[in-house]
Amino acid sequence: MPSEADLVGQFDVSRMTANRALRELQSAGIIVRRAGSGSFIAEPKPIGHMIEIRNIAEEIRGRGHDYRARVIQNVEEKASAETAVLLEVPVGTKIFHSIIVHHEAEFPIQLEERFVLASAAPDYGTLDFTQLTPNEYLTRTAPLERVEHRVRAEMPDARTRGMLGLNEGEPVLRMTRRTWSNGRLVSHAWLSHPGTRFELSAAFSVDD
Amino acid sequence: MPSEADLVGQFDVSRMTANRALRELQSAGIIVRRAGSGSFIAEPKPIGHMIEIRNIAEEIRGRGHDYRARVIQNVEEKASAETAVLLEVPVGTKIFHSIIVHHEAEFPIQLEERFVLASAAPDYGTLDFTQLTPNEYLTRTAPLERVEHRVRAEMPDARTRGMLGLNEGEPVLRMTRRTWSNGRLVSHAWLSHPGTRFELSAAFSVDD
DNA sequence: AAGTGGTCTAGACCACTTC
DNA sequence: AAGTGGTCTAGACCACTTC
Repeated sequence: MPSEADLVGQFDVSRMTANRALRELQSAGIIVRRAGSGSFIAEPKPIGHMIEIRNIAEEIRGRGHDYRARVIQNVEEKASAETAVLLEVPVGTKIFHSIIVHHEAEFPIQLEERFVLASAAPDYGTLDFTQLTPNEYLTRTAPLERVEHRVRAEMPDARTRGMLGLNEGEPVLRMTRRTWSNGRLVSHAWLSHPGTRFELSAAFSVDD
Repeated sequence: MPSEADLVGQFDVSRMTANRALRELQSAGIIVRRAGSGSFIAEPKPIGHMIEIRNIAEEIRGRGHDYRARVIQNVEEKASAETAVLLEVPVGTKIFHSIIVHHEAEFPIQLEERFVLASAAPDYGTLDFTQLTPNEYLTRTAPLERVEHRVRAEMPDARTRGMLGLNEGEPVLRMTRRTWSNGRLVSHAWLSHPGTRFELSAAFSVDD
């Protein structure tokens, strides 16, 4: 970033004004300032709370376990009557439809079925999701604007039970996760977890 | 609050310094400033997000439905080996143990089993929880400092299934909610919901 | 030695609120 | 008319980093 002195020269303002501008960018978490060194673009900030669960790969590795993804499919489709509703687009809109099973060590921990607006992420269909999660990719490609989560307990259907290696009668914690970018709903995902092997958690402090 | 000019006189600083101090209090949400009028202590801020689900009674009424609570028990106990672990206290510590079923219209929507540190809420045992939820009471009595949630999908035991009026094979969404006040863990609650009749939701925007 | 942010000062003009 | 916050200026001294 330009230094305070640079800004003074460039915009013909006093140093206090430049200082205040940079100080406010800092307090907004957009830049980092180091005395004696300079001002720099900040590392992207975590969005916080429940969203920390977004990157399943990092979460698993953070627990010291191997992470592995099995890509069941990643295809381009035209939105059907059902999927058009999910993404709030007209029937026939180009979308990607991926199904991935995420593993912690040898255990399936999340079944991810995701619908993505193709115009918002044109190369989604060509990606190798064993190397990077859809969420990581989307976070980079489409600046995250809004996220919505819904969570419920369900009995899995036979396909889900098979892919997650569940016993008969074992429930799943199913999260529906929708993300918006540039004013558009760009992704709708169902994330199903074995109820007994997975917990969502969130903690917050009142900081005043 | 003192005005900028007051602070200049009182602390022998320049106006810019007083201005910065008040501006920072404002951006921290502690005061509100009105040009031409003055600076004032801010209204307490909402804690936000997932915490909005805390008051089940208001949530149900907000949906236009009747709210009703059935108090199964509310007794004083000495912490057993099991409950002592939950509240992180020595065995034998005085605690309250309440069980309440919350209803939306005629349907049970939440089974709340709660353990409360008696020394933090001495009159908990005498309260009428058909009129006010434990959470409302605790929020008023013990200033909330930290909250932790964990959520999982489970198959209910027979007692839970009975109290929630569930069919065989129907899972529950069980939240474990712990709250801290004045540096102590004061409450441990299990909140069980019919998986098919209840969804947790949380949305957040990136606001920059 | 030159550059950086951290902090503070003493002054100014302004639109607005309050009485 | 007096008081309030909003904003800006031109200058200063400092500890620290960078080279």
